[in-house]
Amino acid sequence: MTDAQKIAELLYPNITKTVEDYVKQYPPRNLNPNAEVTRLAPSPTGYIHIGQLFQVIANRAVSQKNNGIFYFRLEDTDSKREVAGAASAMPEVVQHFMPIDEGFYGFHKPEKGIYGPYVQSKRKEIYQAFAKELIAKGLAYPCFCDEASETLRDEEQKRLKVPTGYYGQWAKCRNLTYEQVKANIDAGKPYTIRIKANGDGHERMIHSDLLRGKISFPKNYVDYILVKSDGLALYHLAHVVDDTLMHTTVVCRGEEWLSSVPLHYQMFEYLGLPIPKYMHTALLLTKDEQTGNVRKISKRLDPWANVQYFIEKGYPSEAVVEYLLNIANSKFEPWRRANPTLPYTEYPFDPSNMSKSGAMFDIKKLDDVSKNIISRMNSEEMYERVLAWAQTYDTPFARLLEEKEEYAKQVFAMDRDGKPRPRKDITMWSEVKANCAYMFDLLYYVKDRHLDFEENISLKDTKAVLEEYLFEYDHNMDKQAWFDNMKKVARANGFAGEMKEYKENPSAFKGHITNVSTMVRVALTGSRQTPDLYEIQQVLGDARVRARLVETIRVLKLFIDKGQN
RNA sequence: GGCCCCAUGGUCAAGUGGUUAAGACAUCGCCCUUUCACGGCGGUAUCGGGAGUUCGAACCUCCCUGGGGUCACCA
Repeated sequence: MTDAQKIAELLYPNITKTVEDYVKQYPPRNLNPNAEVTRLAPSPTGYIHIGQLFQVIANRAVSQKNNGIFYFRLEDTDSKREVAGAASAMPEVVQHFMPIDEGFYGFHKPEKGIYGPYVQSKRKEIYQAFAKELIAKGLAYPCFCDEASETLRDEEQKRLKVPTGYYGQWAKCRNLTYEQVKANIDAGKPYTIRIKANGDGHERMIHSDLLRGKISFPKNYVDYILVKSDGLALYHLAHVVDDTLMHTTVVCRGEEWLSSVPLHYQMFEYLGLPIPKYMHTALLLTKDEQTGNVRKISKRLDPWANVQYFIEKGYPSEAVVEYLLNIANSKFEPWRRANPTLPYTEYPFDPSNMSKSGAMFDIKKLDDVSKNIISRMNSEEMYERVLAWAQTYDTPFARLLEEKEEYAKQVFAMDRDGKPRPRKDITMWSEVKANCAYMFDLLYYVKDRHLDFEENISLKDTKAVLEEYLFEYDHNMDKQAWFDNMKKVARANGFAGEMKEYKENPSAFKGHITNVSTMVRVALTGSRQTPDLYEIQQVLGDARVRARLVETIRVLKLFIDKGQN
C-alpha cells in the first residue's frame, strides 16, 4: 500500500464504495442521442433571483430541443448561507414559470428521478468516495492549515506581489507523509481535502465553450479545497460528482463560473471521467437609477431581483419568460411577430445566438411584452387569470369576482372580445381592480368620487347637459342612435355636435361634442379614461346609468350652490 | 494587481468585408379619434479610441480604453 492509499484509508475507513461503484449505480440515461440534460442548481437562499430564472430559461431551452431533461438540484452544502426552511418554496417558484422534469420539488414532496438524492447534503458519502479515490491516487491530500495561517499566507503573497492561493511552496501540507498525517489526525486536528494541482501557472489548456468558442487558460495550479472540515464537498467537487452521476450533458451556468473551468477540467481528468459540454451565459445587470452606473442586480435595491415580485404583482408568467427569452435569444422577437399566437415553447431556441455580453434588465420592455400578451387574452381567460391571482393576493376582490362572475366577464370583454385592436392598458393583474373599479358599485360610489370634469367647462353647463342627457337617455338605443342623440343634447345646450363645426367657428359654441362626451364619461365613471362609453352603459345597465347621472347632478348642484364654477 | 469574458443608439439588438447601419422598447412630433387607449406616419439617437490588412472595415489583426467576472472551508 502506498502512503497515499494509507492516508485515504485513515481518513475514510468507512467509505467502501468506489467511484466505479457509483458510476455503475447511476447508468446512462435512456434518451434520444441528441437529447441534452441540463439543470438548475441553486443554493437554498430561499428565493429565486431573476438571474437564476434567466438560467432556467436557457437550461430549459437547451434540454427541450430534443426531448432532454431539465432537473432541479439543491446545493445546500453551505449551512451558513442557508435560510432555514426556505428551500422548499424554490422549485415551486421556478415551476410558476417553467416546468421541472426531475429532481428536488421541496422537502415536503418526493423527489422525481432515479439519479438522486438531488439534495447535496444527502450526498456526503458519495463525495467522500470520490475524495478518497483522489487521495488514494495521490491527486488530493488532507490539509491541516487553519484559517489564521491561511490569512497570513494571503497577506504575505499580496505583500510579495505574487498570485494568492495555496500552491507550490505555499502548499505546506502538500507532501505530508502518512506518519505526519496520522499524527495530526490522532491529535484531533480538523482538516480539509485539497486537490493536488498539476499546473505550473504557465502551461495552458483550451476550453471549448458552447457559447463562447475556444478559450485558453493557464492550467489550474492552485490546490483548491474540495472537502470542507465538516466533511461536506465544496461546489467544485459537488459539480463534478453530481453532474457526472446525474448525467448532465450541458452545464449551462452563469459567466461567473468561467474562471473555475480549469479546476473543473482537472478534476474530470484526475477521475478519468468525461467532461460535459459547458455553456457560460452572460450575466444580467441593471443600470442604477441614481448613479446611472451599470451594476449587479441587487436584492436590496431592485425589488424585482426576487422573481416573487412578478408573481405578487401579477405579471403573467409567460410575459416574464418571453421578456427573458427576448434577452436570451435575439431571434425570439421576430419569431414572436411572425407567430403571434403560438406558445413560446414552440420557439426553436438556439443557444449559439445567445448574446455573449451582459444585458441590462429593462422593466419597461417587460411591461410592453406583458401588455401585449394580456391584450391577446379574451374575457374568459382574463377572468380566470385575474381570479387566480386575486385568490392569493387580493381576497376581497376575488370574492367579488366570484360573486359577479358573469358581470365581471362582461366588464373584461369591453374593448377586448372580438376587437381586432384590443386595449393594451393592463400590464399586471394587480392593476385590474383599479382599472375597472367604477364598474362595480362595491368599489365605486358616485358620491365619493372626485369630480374630474374638464376645467374649461362651467359646472352649470355641465349640470344642464347632464340633466338633458338623463332626460333623453334611452338604454335600448343602438350605438348610432345613442350617439346621434348625444349630439342633439350637445346642440341644444350650445355645444357643437361636430368637431368640424366647432373648429370653423369656436367662439359660437360653449364647447364641442368631445366635451359633452367627457361630461357623461366622468359622470358615469369618475374618469376621463375609459373604454368605449356605449359599451360601458350597456354593461352598467339602465338603472345604474340613471342612478349615477342623478347622483352626479345632485353633487354638481351642491357645488354650484356653494358658488363654485 | 494576476487570469478570464465582453464592447453597434438611453435599453434589447440585427449585422459575419461593399447596407441609405434592420427591428423592438423608451422618447418626441403629426395623423386617426366621442375620452383614454389601439393603430398609422415620421423625428432625435449607435458602430469606444488608435494603428494595421484591404480598392473598400461595424465586420479581420494588434494595441489602448472602458465595463464585467474571478482570485473563500459561498454558490
